[in-house]
Amino acid sequence: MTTKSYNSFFMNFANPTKFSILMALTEGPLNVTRITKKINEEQSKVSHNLKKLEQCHILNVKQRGKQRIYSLNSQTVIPMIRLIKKHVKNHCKECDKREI
Amino acid sequence: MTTKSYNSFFMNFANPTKFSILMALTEGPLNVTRITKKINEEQSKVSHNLKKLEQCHILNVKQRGKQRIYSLNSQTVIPMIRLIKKHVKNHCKECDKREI
DNA sequence: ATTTTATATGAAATCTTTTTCATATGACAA
DNA sequence: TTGTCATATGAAAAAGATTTCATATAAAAT
Repeated sequence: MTTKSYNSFFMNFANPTKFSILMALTEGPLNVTRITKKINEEQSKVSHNLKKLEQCHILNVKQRGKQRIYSLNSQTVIPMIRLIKKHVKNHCKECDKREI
Repeated sequence: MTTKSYNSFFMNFANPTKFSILMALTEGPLNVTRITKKINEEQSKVSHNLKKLEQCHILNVKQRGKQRIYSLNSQTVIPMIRLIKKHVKNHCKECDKREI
C-alpha cells in the first residue's frame, strides 16, 4: 500500500527545518553550504533533512564538482504551499494565537 | 508567524491514524462510533486524533443529540489528496519498495 | 434520580523523529 | 599524495508525537 509513502511525504512538510529548507529553495537551487547559511542551521542537520526530502522526491539533486545542488520539485511543492496558505488564510484566522 | 500552524497542519496528514480517519470521511460525515468501527481503532485514540484534526480546521463537527458528527473540510482535504496521489504516481514509482 | 450511550480528557507509557557530535567520504587543488 | 573544502553518515541523545488506560462529562432514556 501507499499509506507509508503518504506519511513520509507529509512528514517532510511537517517539520520546521525541512519546511524552511523548502522555503529557502523557492527562490532557486542552492548547494548545501548555501542552504545551511540561509536558514542558519548546522550542516549535518541540513544534510540529514535534505536526504529525506530527496528520498521522497520533493527535492532533486545534481552534482557540480564537489558541490551538490538541491532544487525544488516545484510541480509538487508550489501547489502544496499554495494550498496550505489558502487553508490558513480561510480557516485559521486565530490558529496562531492558540496552542495546538 | 505561521510556521507552527503549517507544521501542525501537515502533521495531520503525516500519521496513519489521522490519515485513515480522513479517508473514512471522504464518503461522507460520520459520528465517532462509526469512524471507530470503520477504521477499527480504539475510541479514545480516535477522539484524540479527531481533536487535532478539528483544531486545524481539517474537520468540522456538529452535535446531534449525544453524537458528534465529523465531516471533512473538503475544500482543503480533497485537493490535498489529489496532489499527493499525483505526486506519488509521477515521482514515486518505487518509493514503497524502499525504506524511507 | 439512575442508568446507559456517546464522546472527551489527563497523564503516563511508548514509539518515532530529529538533532547532535564525531567521523567518513569524495572531489579537487596544491 | 597530501591537504582542504563540501557534503554525507552512524549512532547516541534529545525532543516530540501517539497511544493507552482509567476516568470524566454530557445528553438522552428509563
